[in-house]
Amino acid sequence: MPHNHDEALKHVKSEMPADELLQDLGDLFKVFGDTTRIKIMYALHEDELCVCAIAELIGMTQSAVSHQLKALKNANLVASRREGKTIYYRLSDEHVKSIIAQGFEHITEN
Amino acid sequence: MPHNHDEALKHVKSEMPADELLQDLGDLFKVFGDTTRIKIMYALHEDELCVCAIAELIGMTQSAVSHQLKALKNANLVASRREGKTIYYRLSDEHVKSIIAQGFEHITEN
DNA sequence: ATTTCATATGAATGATTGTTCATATGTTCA
DNA sequence: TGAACATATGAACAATCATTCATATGAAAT
Repeated sequence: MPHNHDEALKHVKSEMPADELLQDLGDLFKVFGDTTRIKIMYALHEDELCVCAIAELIGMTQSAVSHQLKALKNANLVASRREGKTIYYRLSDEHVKSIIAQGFEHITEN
Repeated sequence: MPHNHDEALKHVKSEMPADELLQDLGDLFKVFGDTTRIKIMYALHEDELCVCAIAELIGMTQSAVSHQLKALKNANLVASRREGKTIYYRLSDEHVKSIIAQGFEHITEN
């Protein structure tokens, strides 16, 4: 007969967050899981930039950048403000920076 | 004529990490960007567990869990040790916990 | 040795996703 | 009002990826 893990799981089970929350967490990290979006976030690390500046910096089309900015905005990772024809994007909070910083540490330490 | 962002980009450009590093960073977060793997990491948050215990806990097949554990191991997010037939997995370092914690904060604060 | 249990792995499939292209929206200026 | 610029968006296509199924490896026990 297969072995039993009721004991081992009893505690862990009670500490598991709700499925919906774990799903949201996965969805959040999915947004970080793309080089283009990482580049965009890095570009906004110090200061806001307009869409076409971002596009020029990372060497992608305006359309591609715009699509990705939308994904970042949906995840509340960037915010924007309009100034005439131009729209400036910035990081929306400090979590972005600390998540990236932790990831950076991880890959540079191994 | 389109507007110019040489000034705005001059500083940012010099601060951008190498492309390869940004790629690695995206690849790392890609591993976090899946509910099954998030569940696995959460399950290992406090203590090591064997593969079949994880499978039972999160309600997935042994095969699926094994595949995902491999992805986690490739990214150095989990480590394993063998004890007879059983293989126990654990989180490999503190970055895992802090990255998840930061993500958690982000989604619960908005 | 062979059976049983624990885990790993390869191939296949269905679903998700990033980019491109064409075009739409919104703003300014003449 | 119309032209030019900045950005957004929808559809389509290619590529990536998670799960399943079947099977392989590895270890213990009888």
